[in-house]
Amino acid sequence: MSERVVPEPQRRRRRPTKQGVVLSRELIIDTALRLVGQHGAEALTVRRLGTALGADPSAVYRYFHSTDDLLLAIADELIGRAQAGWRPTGDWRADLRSIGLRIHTAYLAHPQAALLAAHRTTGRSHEAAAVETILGVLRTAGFPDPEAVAIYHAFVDQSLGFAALDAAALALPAAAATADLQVWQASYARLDAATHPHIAATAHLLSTDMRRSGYPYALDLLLDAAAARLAGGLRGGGRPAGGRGRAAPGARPVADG
Amino acid sequence: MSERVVPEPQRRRRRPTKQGVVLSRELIIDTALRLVGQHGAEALTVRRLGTALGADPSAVYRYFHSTDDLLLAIADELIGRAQAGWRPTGDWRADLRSIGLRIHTAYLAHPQAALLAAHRTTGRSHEAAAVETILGVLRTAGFPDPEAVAIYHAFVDQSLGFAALDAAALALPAAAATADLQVWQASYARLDAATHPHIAATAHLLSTDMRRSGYPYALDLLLDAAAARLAGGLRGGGRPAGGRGRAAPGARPVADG
DNA sequence: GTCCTGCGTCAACACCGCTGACATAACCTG
DNA sequence: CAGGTTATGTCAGCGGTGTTGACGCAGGAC
Repeated sequence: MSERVVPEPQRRRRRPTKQGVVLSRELIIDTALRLVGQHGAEALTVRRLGTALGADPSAVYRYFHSTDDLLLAIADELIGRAQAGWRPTGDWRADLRSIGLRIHTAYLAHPQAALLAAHRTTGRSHEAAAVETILGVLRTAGFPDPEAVAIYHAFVDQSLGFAALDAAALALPAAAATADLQVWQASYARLDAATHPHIAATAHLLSTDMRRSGYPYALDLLLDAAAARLAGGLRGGGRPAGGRGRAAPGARPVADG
Repeated sequence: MSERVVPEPQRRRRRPTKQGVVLSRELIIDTALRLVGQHGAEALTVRRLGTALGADPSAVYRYFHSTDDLLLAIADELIGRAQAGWRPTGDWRADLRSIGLRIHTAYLAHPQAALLAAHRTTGRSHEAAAVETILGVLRTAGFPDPEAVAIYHAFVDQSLGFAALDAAALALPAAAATADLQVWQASYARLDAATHPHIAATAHLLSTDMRRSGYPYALDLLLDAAAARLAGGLRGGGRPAGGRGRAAPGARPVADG
C-alpha cells in the first residue's frame, strides 16, 4: 500500500476541494489554531476541521498521519511563534527571563491548543532551535554541561508546566472560570479561623494573588537559584545547597573552564 | 424531573447489580483509579468503568452528574492520598520538599486522572487542608504574609504544573510515548554540530536527563531561592524584593548579595 | 492526447459520553 | 406480612469521535 501521507516538498498535484480550497500543511495548521482559538479546545476534531477547511474530514489524513501528528505540528508552530524575532542581549539572566516569558505568553495566546500541545516533545525544527538557544545561553554563561542540562530541563519544563496550567484556566468556560475564582474569594475566605488559621489570616492576599499567574515569580526564583549556583558553586568545592535528592546522574562539579 | 444523582448520605436503597455488586461513590472512584493504574491511560471511559464495576455503564450517572464530576471527586481523592499520614518535622525546607514530592508522586500514580484534574480548584476538604498545611509551614518558618502567599502560589503551581506535564507523558499512548523519548536519543543526537553546537555537545547528557522528571531539581531550585530570601531579605522588615509577580518586566528580584 | 497516480470523497467501523424510558427490588407505612 | 413508592440498575439509542479502504477524478509528465 502506498504511503498515505506524502512529504511536503514532494507534493506536486494540488487539487482543489469541491469548495475550491487548495490544501497544505500550513493551511491546515493555521485553520486548526484559528478553530481552537474561536470555538475552544473541544472544537478541534477532524470533522470540524474538515468543514472549517472546506474539505472532507478525511483529506486531513493526506497531510498528517493522525491527529497526534497534527498536534505535534501545532506544538512546533507555537514554539516557533514564541521565538520569532528574539535576539540575545548577552545577559544570560535577562535572556532566559525573556525567553521564558515569551514561551508562556505564546502558549497562552492559544490556550486550548497549548493544553493539548504543551507536554509533547516534537523534535522538529522550531523546537530544536529553542533547545539550542537556551542551552547556548546557559553554557555561554559558564554553567558546566551537567548543570546546564539540568537547569535547561527545569527551566523548560517549568515554563511549559505553568503554561499548561494557566492555559487550562483560560480555556475554561467563562462560568467555570469565575466559579474557580470565587472559591478563593468565597469558600476560602469563610473558613473558620479555628480550623484553618493560616488561610483565614491570608485570605485577602490569596484572593488577589491567585488571580494572576504565579509563573513570573516562580521564574525569578529559579533564576535566583541558578545565579547563586553559578556564583558560588563552580569554584572548587561542593555545590551550594547540595545536589540534593535524586541529584543529576553525572552531576559532579566539573570545573571546565 | 427528579434529580438523577442522589447525595451520598441520603442513599437508602442499595440495589445490587445483575452481577451482584453494590455500588457507591467510593467504590466507583477506587475502581476508576485501579482501572487507570492497571490498564493504562486510555482505559478510563464510562463504558469500561461500567464493565469493570460489573454494572451497566449508565449506572455511573446515578452517582456522578458527568465524567467531569467524577474527575473532580478523583482529584480531591488524590490530594487526600498525597497528604495521608504526613507529619511536619519542624524543618520548613524538608517539609515543603516532602509535600511537593508527595503531590507529584500521588498524581503520577494515576496519570490519566492527574492530567485532567491537576488544573482544577475543587475547594473541597482535602484541598483546603493542603492549602492550610503549606501556608502554615511558610508562615511558621518566618515568611511574612505577602511573601508566604507568593511562595505558596509558586510552589503549588510548580508542583501541579510538573505533575500535569509528567502525567501527560505517562498517559500518552505507548507509541507516542516512545516516540517522544526517541526524539532525544535519535533526532537530537544526530543534529549537525555546525548548526546546533550546544545540542551536539550535550546530546548524551540530554538523552539521559530528559528521561526522568525535572521536578525534583526544579523544586530544589525553588527552595534554594526561598531560603535565600528568608535569610537575606527579611531583615528590613517589610516586603522584601518588592511586589513581584506580574511586576513590570524588568523587575528583577533583588538578589541578596 | 494519453497515461499514471496523487488526492479528495464517500461510506463504514468501532468506539465514545450521555439520556429517556422502563422494570424491579428495596424501603416505608400500615 | 402486604402494598405502594420510588430509587436504582438496565436497555436501547442519539449524535458525536478517530480512522480506514475503496473509488474516481483531475493534474502533471511525456
